[in-house]
Amino acid sequence: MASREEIIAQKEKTSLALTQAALSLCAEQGFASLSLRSVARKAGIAPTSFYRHFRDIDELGISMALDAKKILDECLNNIRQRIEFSLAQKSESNQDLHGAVDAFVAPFAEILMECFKTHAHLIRLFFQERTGSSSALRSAISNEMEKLIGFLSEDLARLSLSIGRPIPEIRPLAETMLIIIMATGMEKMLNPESNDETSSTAMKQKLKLLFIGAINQETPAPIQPLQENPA
Amino acid sequence: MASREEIIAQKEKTSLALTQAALSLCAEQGFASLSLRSVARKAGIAPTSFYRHFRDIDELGISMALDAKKILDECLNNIRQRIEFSLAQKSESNQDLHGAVDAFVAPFAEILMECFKTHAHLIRLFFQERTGSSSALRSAISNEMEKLIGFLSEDLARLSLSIGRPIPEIRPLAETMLIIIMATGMEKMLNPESNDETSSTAMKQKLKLLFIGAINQETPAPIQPLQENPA
DNA sequence: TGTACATCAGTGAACGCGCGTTCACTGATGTAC
DNA sequence: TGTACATCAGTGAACGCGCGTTCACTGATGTAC
Repeated sequence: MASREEIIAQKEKTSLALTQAALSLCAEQGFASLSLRSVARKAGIAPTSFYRHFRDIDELGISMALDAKKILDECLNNIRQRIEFSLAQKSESNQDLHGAVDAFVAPFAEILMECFKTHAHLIRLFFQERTGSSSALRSAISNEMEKLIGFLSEDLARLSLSIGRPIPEIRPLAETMLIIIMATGMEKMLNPESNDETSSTAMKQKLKLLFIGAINQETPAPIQPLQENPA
Repeated sequence: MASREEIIAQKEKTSLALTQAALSLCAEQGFASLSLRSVARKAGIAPTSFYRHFRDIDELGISMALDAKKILDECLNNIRQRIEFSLAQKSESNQDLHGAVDAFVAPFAEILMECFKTHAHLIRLFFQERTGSSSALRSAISNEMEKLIGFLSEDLARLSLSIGRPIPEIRPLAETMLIIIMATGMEKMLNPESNDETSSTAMKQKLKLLFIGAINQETPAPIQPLQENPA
């Protein structure tokens, strides 16, 4: 019955079952508490069969991290498309900086929060284990994270062009952006019942704060003292 | 020989040994991988004696989180003192905003990075398990974190007074500040061999970016287009 | 076409190990009378 | 002062359990000749 190709497809299917089992267990008890046996049990295969797919739990973890990275990449590509569309529209009708920053920030917040909701377990794993206890997993994630920062840096360079202003120190800006994205995302994933709109707005607000700072960094407005002592 | 008081002191000493054993094991393998037996072994007591001090590993974890919080509190108090000193000095000699922000940001970066170095294990536990898998530990840490945000908010209100400018939305600003502090700290703790100066500078840079944004949020400078197409 | 062999996902028995927890105990101290 | 009892940190034996890993095996498929 089963042809060679069907066998390969079956193996792929079992690998996927393992990954998904691991993911759902991760969500309950954390990656560090995963056991090979529990994952195999949940995937419906014998513990010994695990070894046909992964050398050990760490290798499975790395595979999941790469899955997460792929999803984030897609997400960032969608964002990039929408930003270009938004900025093109804005530049005709609206010249002010706030408008441009909003047009830049909104797609990030909205698309990412949606993505975090859809792939909560996977993304949480990716963010959490970035500083987790498995050094193999940590370095795999760091590696991918570095690429994300590069991607964001490109976006920022385009923003700079689009608003016709230099943005100095793009790299630390991209890093901080990612930090905010991660933190807001984790918050939301830990409280899934919290309001989606609120989370998204919070992310926008924080990112905006940051961008206004980045843009104004070189040309601070002078101090205009208010009343410090109304006396 | 041993009086009642000496016995109590001895118990205290054993509890401390347990805490420190747990801490050093955490650093190697993460909180989730701690076992009661391994902690007791490292502390030099019988596994069964563990129960004389903590109900279970989670309770020990919470105790460590509170220790970490105490250290962070002390740290923030030191920072507050130094900021007041710095701002008082600056306001006489230097009126520009950048100077004020620097005077605000520098104590944070310098004192905190020093603290992260001295209490790396404890602080890392605090930050890592904030989003970790033990919900008891998570909520204990969230609770303390909320207090930290309150403390930072006070500092920001004072900064606002001191520079004679309103800072709108202090709360998200404080949150983002904490996010940056945590992320930079974790980075440093994961790479202890990295340059101290560099880490501290990176934190300053990012915080500054953020504050400039917060201060300029209401009064954006107008766009001054550069050449977008040199053609 | 038939035969012998290779490949490989999945299996079940078995191993030794570290785990959390229970239990009854020790031995030092404090307290009541 | 002596006696009986309570408290309590720490102990060692014992329990049942889930773990990771090994091993030899099955049975389906593909390949060489």
